[in-house]
Amino acid sequence: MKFENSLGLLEGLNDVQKTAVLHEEGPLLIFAGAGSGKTRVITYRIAHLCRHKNVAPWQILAVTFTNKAAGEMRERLSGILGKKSDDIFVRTFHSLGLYILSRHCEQAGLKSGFSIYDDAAQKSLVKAILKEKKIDPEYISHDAVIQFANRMRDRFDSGAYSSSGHYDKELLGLTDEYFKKLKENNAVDYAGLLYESVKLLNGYPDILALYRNLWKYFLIDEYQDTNHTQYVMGKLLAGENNNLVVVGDDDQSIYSWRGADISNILNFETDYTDCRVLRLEENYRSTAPILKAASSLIANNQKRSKKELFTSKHEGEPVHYRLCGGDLDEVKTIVEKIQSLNSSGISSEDIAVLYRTNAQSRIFEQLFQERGIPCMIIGGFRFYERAEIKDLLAYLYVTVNPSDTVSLERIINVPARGVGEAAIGKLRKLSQERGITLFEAMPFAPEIKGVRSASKIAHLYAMFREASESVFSGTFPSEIAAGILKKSGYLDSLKKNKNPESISRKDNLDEFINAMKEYEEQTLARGDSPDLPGYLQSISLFTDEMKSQEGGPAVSLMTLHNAKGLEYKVVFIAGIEEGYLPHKISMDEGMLEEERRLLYVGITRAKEKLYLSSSRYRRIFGSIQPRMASRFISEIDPDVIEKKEEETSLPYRPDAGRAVHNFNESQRESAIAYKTGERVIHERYGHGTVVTAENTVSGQKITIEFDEDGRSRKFLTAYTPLKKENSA
DNA sequence: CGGCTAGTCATTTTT
DNA sequence: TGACTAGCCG
Repeated sequence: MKFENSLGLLEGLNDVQKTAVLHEEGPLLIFAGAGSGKTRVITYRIAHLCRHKNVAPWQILAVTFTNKAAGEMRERLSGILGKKSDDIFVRTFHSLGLYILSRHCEQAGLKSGFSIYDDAAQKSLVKAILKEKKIDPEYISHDAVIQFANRMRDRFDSGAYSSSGHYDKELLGLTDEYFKKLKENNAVDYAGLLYESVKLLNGYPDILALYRNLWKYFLIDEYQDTNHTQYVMGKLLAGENNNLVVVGDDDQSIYSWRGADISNILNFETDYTDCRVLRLEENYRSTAPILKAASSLIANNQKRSKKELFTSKHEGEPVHYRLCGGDLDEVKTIVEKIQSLNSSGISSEDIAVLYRTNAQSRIFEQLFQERGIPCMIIGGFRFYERAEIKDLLAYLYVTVNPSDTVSLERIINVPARGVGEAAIGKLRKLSQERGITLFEAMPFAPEIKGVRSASKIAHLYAMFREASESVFSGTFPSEIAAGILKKSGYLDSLKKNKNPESISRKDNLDEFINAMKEYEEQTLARGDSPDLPGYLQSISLFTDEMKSQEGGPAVSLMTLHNAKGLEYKVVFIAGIEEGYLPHKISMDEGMLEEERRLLYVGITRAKEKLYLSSSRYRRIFGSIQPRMASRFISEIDPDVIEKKEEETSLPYRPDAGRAVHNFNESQRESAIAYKTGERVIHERYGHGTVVTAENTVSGQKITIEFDEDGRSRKFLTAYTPLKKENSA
């Protein structure tokens, strides 16, 4: 990367790319097909502005959709510009919203240190409202309220709703209540980050002017996935000088369910009148067969601006398609293929497995683990979604934002301190009577009759008071967190339970505290002093994926949505069946095209080898169901695809329950088998006797009755520190 | 109030 | 299949 410094920026670019890089003033729309060197063009253009046009880095604002994309762009920029690139403002839309909101929070009706509610917090607040209002969840579900509240703000037109019917009226009332409660809690949810910040820019010309003067050059990536609120944000910030560059590809629009409006990109030309339009149509990523497969598939979409990607690469093996017997066969085939690719010299980090739904990742994870192939699940179960991390975060949120009742209610009885639903109810009632927050009501708990845990509540209150004072006195966030874990009794309660889960929870908390220390060091290195509110904001939108355990090269597993913007030498797409792709809820005319685009996105991630597959039978909700290959498979040009069909493997008779004999047979050989009646030693529980033993998909599952306490516990032998008594 | 059990219900996709 | 919940009992 270093030599990019000495090379001219235009070297090796095609004519369209050059034009895009050299574009200086005015609106520009770049239709950037998959693999057309989009990131390169974007970063080079920014570099060109900085180097040759005397634009200061801090005058440039670049907005992306995911943290990952933002991180990648920063990295590329620093590869070209070096340290200078640090000042370029590269953010996701949501973090841009947060940045603006936190700087003018009073005008937005928020106090500093406001909380950010993720989906789970949003859900629990809505649920609480429904319960309080005694709404039958059968009549109005919390999902309906959430959907409504989000859609409303995605469109930036809360006033435009006619509440004609009963249902709509009630829905509207509930969303209003939800917004009110958010304010009371001094909190913003994800949709609110966008909506409130745009409302702010819209309503305060002086604030808007501030940012217009700051950011003279504005770039939005993945423009096809912007919703209306984001569109308005772009329009406002671009201002009169209109130095707005948007990049996107209507064929890769896959977020309409989140309010994305494809017409933002399709109407850009008419919307920004003196706009220039460029089309990047040469693909540098994929081999010809892969590209042909992709274009033949997407050609079936009606609603799209016609374009055809081309490549100068002509060689390349065909796209492989395999119709497998059952889902386990499919996974096995893929894993074995990966092993053979590995031994032919292709590193795991160049390989990705893609699927439609998160739930599909599990069987892959299992088999990868069994075979000892390192893998990482991108976007699936995130570190910050773990219960213990969320608990600690809730403690920290209450510390800086005592109005945050959602967080307070989350941890008021975690660890268990005898504060049940009844006690909380009484406390809540008192807070309502006196017009104070739940937090402020805590010290009055001893005055309420029948609250036995009053002293504990008062004690917790004192702990929070002490913690918030230490925030002011400049105590480091990591110290505050460590103090809370200790004084709240959280650590003690984990230590009491010696099960493996508690140990891993403790480890996660340690890791979290370490990350805080890292943040503190970095902040200090920049010459700032770290504080808790700042820390919470910096991580609130950051969702780290689980790290590969070994740290070495690992196969990436992710949903098709998560794969956008990435590329791999080898790509597997699994479960291409009716019901998944298209997904069963997206079968109707309107949504079918988006499903097709989703597969298109997946296919175009592949550089050299592409393996598609589906299964004849699949276990869904525990029962085995027959499946059909996706219609999309037959839409791919037969000239570039090589199809193989497997026999239905016998174990998968429809409705045959759990008859997976041959699989278990192969397992039995690999694992150390324990027999019923056998004496064993467990690392933690000591001596015991095996009372049951059965073979499952994830290995041998045994029940041991322990001498020490006479209790029986169940284990998977593969994950248990266990040995036979006589082998010791 | 808290821990356990049995029964229910679920899976799009993400910031 | 397995995660979550309501409801029961200690």
